[in-house]
Amino acid sequence: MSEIQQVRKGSTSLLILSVLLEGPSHGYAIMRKLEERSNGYFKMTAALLYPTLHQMEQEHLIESVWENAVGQRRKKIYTITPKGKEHLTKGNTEWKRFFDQLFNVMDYSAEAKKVQ
Amino acid sequence: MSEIQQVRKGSTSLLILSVLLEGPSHGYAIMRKLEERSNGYFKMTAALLYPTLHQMEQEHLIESVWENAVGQRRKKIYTITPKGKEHLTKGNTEWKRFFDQLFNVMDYSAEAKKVQ
DNA sequence: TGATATATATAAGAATATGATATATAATTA
DNA sequence: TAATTATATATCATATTCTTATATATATCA
Repeated sequence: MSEIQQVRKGSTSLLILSVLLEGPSHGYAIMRKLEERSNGYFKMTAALLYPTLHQMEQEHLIESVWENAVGQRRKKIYTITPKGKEHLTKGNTEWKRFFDQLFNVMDYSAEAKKVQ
Repeated sequence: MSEIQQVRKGSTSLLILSVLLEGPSHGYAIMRKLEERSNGYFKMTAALLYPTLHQMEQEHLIESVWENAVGQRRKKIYTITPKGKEHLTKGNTEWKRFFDQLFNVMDYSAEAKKVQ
C-alpha cells in the first residue's frame, strides 16, 4: 500500500460528518461531494462508504430515513445527530494536534540534519 | 478504537525515518526519542515498533548492524538508506497535501453551516 | 535481593481500507 | 430501440496496520 493510502485511514467518518454538517444527504451524493470539494483528491469508494455509514449509524453519529420519490431511485437520507456534531468538533481538534506534532518531529529532524 | 488512534495509522514509518535522518539509532532509542520530541504525544510501543522496523528493512528504507559492546545489552543499529530519504521527502509532501485537503473540506462545511 | 530501565521480539485479535462483485433504475447516446 | 452511462445501495474476501499480552534477557539502583 502506498503511504498516502495508509494516511487516509481513519479520516472517513470525519469527512462524512463534514458533508452532513451542511445538511442531510444520501450515500452516493456524499461520495460525489467529497470528490468535488477536494478537486478529486478524496476518491471515496462504495465499498468503504456504505459499511462506514452503517457503523456510524450504529454509533448514533448519524440517522437515516428512506426516501421513495416517484420516478427516482430510492435513497437513504442521512442526517448528522448532536452526538455526530460533537464527534466532528473533537475530531477536528485532534487531527490538528496530530499534524502539529507530526510536523514538529519531522521539522526537528530536518533542521538537525541541516546543521550537520 | 478512538479517532486519534485511527489517525495515527500509517505515520509510524515516517516518524521512524525522521529520527534516523539525524543519525543511526536502535529500536529502543528511536521509541524514546519520538516520545521525547513530541512531549509524550507519540507513545510508540515495542509491538508496533519492531515489526515496522523489520518491514522497513525488507523494503530497503533502512539498514541494520548488530552492536555488541561489552557491559551493554546488544543493540541493532539502524541507518536510513538513500531510498529511505526519498521516501521521507515524498511522505512529508503527501502528508501536507492530505492535511490541506482534509481541512479544505472541513472548513468548507463549517463555513456553509455558518451561512445557514 | 527486588525493582526498574534497557533491549528485542512474536502471537492473537481488532479495526480499517481495497478490489471485486452483485443488484437495479434513470437518463443519455448511438 | 438498443446499448451505455450515471445513479444508488450493498456485501465478500483479502490486505494492512495497530493493540494487548506475553516472552526473554541484561544493567543499574535502592
